[in-house]
Amino acid sequence: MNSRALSPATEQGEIANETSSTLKAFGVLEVLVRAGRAVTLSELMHATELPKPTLHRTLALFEEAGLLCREPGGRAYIVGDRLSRFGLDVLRNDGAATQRRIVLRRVVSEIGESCNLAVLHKGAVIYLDRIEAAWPLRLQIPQGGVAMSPHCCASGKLLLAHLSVVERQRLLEMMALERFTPRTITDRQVLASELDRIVNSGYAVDNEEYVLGVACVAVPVYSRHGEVVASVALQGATARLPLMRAIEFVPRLQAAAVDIGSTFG
Amino acid sequence: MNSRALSPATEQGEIANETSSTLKAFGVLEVLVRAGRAVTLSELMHATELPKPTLHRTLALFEEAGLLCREPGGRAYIVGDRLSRFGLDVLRNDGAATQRRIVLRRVVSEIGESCNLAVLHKGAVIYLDRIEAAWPLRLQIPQGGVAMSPHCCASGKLLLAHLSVVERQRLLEMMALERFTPRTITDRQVLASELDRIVNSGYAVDNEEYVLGVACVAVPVYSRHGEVVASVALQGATARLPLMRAIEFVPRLQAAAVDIGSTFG
DNA sequence: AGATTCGTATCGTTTATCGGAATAGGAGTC
DNA sequence: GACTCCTATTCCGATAAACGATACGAATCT
Repeated sequence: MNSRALSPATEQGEIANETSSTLKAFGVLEVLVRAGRAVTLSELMHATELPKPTLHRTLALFEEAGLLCREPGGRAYIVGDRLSRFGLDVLRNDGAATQRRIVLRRVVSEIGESCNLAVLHKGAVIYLDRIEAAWPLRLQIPQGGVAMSPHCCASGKLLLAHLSVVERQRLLEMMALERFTPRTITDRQVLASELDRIVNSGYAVDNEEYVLGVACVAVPVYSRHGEVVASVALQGATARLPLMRAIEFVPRLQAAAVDIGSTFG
Repeated sequence: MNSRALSPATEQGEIANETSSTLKAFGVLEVLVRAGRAVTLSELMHATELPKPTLHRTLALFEEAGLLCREPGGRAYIVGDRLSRFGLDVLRNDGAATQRRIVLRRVVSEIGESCNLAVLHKGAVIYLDRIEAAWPLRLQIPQGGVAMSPHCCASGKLLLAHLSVVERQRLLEMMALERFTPRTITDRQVLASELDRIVNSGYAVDNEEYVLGVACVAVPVYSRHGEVVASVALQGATARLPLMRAIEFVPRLQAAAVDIGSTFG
């Protein structure tokens, strides 16, 4: 076995004891997805305790459907395009999303500026939700699955900062640091130290790095297991809300982040 | 019906035509999750075109398993805790896919045309990932496990070209060389020599062989063991990017292919 | 109250699923 | 190269799970 063993979805033998083929298959997906890396047939055999042919059939089915695919050059299975999209849709639309929206809306009405909830998906910032303040001047931001580069917004930098060391390193090396304003960080060294600063201070800012006249402040959302899974950010026109005043709202954002964090697995 | 109608996961009747109960069930989940609100059984009936008892059984199964639950005070189904957690795990699972996507995205932003990453699976081209350039005129290509014939696209011909001699021969013989445009290669002899040319030159082109007005250039991605396991391709409207100019980007694509190759086991 | 729609239960039929066993494929060793 | 060991894939007959027409109950509308 390569590294650490996989853990089954629920308990030992749980998946194999399931009578429904559909639930067995779903259990396989759960194990695979929790692994966080490419997984071979025999690894899944140990984790699920399902017979070899059954697993093989199930995996072939999912591969055919585009839910899974094979690691090129290898035999191991990884998450496919369709499953990846499904995961995103779940997060956007589950019942908890309603609760999150309520929390967000409350913050917006208290602060009077737009807020958003974002995650990192395939190296890009995706907005799970977004509440606009009732101001005529608004920033139109790509919404609904449209990705945004992480290096130039508060949410993106915050989420980058809380990745594992290796993940962060890899992304930093490969990312294109496109310039949007004179203040956009386009130097990898500068960005790296900015990320360190973010981890220490507990929040990230965007000082007109994406659009001139717009500043943001972002704080982390922790899951129950203490991992950073999302970010809550406040964003406003500097004419109304200078960055310095926006930072004063950090405690309020953190309180909202706690509420939102409790809605994640 | 309450508000707007639901859209099925892929196309009309797609879910109902699926033979596997597992995939049918998954299709139901996809529809439900995309709805973004509580969904009733009869709404799902319309969206999925599945018989009522089948749906009822499927939903009851998922409810029992904790993947779905009922809207409090109503009968409509919403995402359950277990599915919600699953969605989060999918998002975290990114890993290698993230890096590949970043490399692709960077190329797209530099060149300004769409790029994709493809592999050959069971004699068909499967797109692992695909980044669209920000142009209004786009080619909508089947994604997520939907297969495409290799004889008429740059990625396909490139991957064919780098198969072992016997494999290539076998596929060439059994493949149907369907014609899509006047330029589609439909002659086995012509295709065979084209493949030889591709191996020698190190890249493949699609000169409007699948869609008129769209040209592609593809280069190989090598695994650590020196085998061609995938292809990176650039594809653009010839009105913007004539084939001759697209070929000038081959070195850039090759650089991206090296980066992507390093992410494969 | 009657009509209508929607959700749940029943049950004989069918067909996909199951998994042991045999086969093919690959990596490593000598 | 011949051998071994381990993993992935294919085969196939028995079985059980999925299927869906029909019927029934429950809720909502008029």
